[in-house]
Amino acid sequence: MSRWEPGAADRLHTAALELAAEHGFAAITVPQITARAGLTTRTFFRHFTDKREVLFTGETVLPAVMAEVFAGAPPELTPMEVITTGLRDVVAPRFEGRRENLRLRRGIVQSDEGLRERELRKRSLIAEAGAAGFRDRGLSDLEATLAAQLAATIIDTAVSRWLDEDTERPLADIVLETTVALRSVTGRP
Amino acid sequence: MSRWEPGAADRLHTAALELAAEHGFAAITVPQITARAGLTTRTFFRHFTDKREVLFTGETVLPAVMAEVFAGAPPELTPMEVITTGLRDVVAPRFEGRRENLRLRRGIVQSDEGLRERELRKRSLIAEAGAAGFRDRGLSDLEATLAAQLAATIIDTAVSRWLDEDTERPLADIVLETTVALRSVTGRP
DNA sequence: AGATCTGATGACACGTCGTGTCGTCACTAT
DNA sequence: ATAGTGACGACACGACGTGTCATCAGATCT
Repeated sequence: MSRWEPGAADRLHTAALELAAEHGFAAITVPQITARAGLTTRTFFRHFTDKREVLFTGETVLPAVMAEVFAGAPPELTPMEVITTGLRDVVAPRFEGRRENLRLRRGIVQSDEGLRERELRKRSLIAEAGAAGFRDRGLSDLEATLAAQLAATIIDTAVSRWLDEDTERPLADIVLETTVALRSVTGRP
Repeated sequence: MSRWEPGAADRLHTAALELAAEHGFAAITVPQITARAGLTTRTFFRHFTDKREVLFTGETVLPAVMAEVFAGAPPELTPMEVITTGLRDVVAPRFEGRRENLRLRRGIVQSDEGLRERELRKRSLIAEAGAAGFRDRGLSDLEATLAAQLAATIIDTAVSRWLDEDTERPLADIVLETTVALRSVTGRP
């Protein structure tokens, strides 16, 4: 038998989520989190560089998702087609069925300035990875940057509205609605 | 004569900029900054909520700039026209002549993770203010959000490229070039 | 002119964050 | 068996950020 219970990072993540939901992220301390997880403060900072980081563990799948988006996009697709099909076929399915969990997490993130900022960095990471993918498809630096920013804007906006709605409308529908609204803003094609 | 030298916030800003340029933002401490400015640590946190905030004092003009953009936009303009004319006539002129200062500041910001994150929040504030302006012009919530995100993307991208270039090309030119590239990504109008 | 108010600053204490360093001990490989 | 390896505990410590009270120049009031 092992000296310690396994899954230390997971336990810290769960403990932090529960405590933050109850008391607010700013009000809880790292020692509180580690106490609930049965660990010490020092161990927390071995798993996470930062108090906030414990709520952003899901980011590890980001590169894989991004790779899947570009792997599934035939070379003849336009950038906007890559975005729309990628969000519909690869990204949106990963959100389905997790609405309540995501809502809880969003509530915590939105209630804390530091966490909101960290969430913006996540958006930035997505855009950076997307820009790299578009450059690999032959787009210029400028176009790749803009395409990736568009994609980040669409998915962010769509997910936000999806979580706001009371209906069970699929995220893919809202993504489509968002791209339509975007076209009406940029001008008729 | 007064008990203290005036312009405490300005002195702190200057001191922080100089020290950060020389040693890196992470390596300097608040006591170091306040010592150079002839103040105490406690006073620093009376002027700035956060160590990083001392490098973001220029944000106070943001609401005024945003108001000017929308005040100068006739109601018949499309959202994209509001963005292009606003950036060209109101925003870009505010950057001209400050290239070297902005480059220095950008070097500091880009070299520190915390400052990069704070810079993302600035972008978010711009987008939020822009969305409010577009809503006031009668756009739907969704369209207003997307239009503002577009504007933030364009100005961010354009300024970044403007600072990268060796030529003295005016920012307004690069803004135009960016909007053209954006159209080539979204599809022909 | 003298008393009073105001507001920026100094001085001090303190809790939390995040890191450096070293020791401990189950597990693994040779 | 013996020697790693790697995750965790224990401890110290510097830096960040806040609460609280005292101080004192300048403005306001009487």
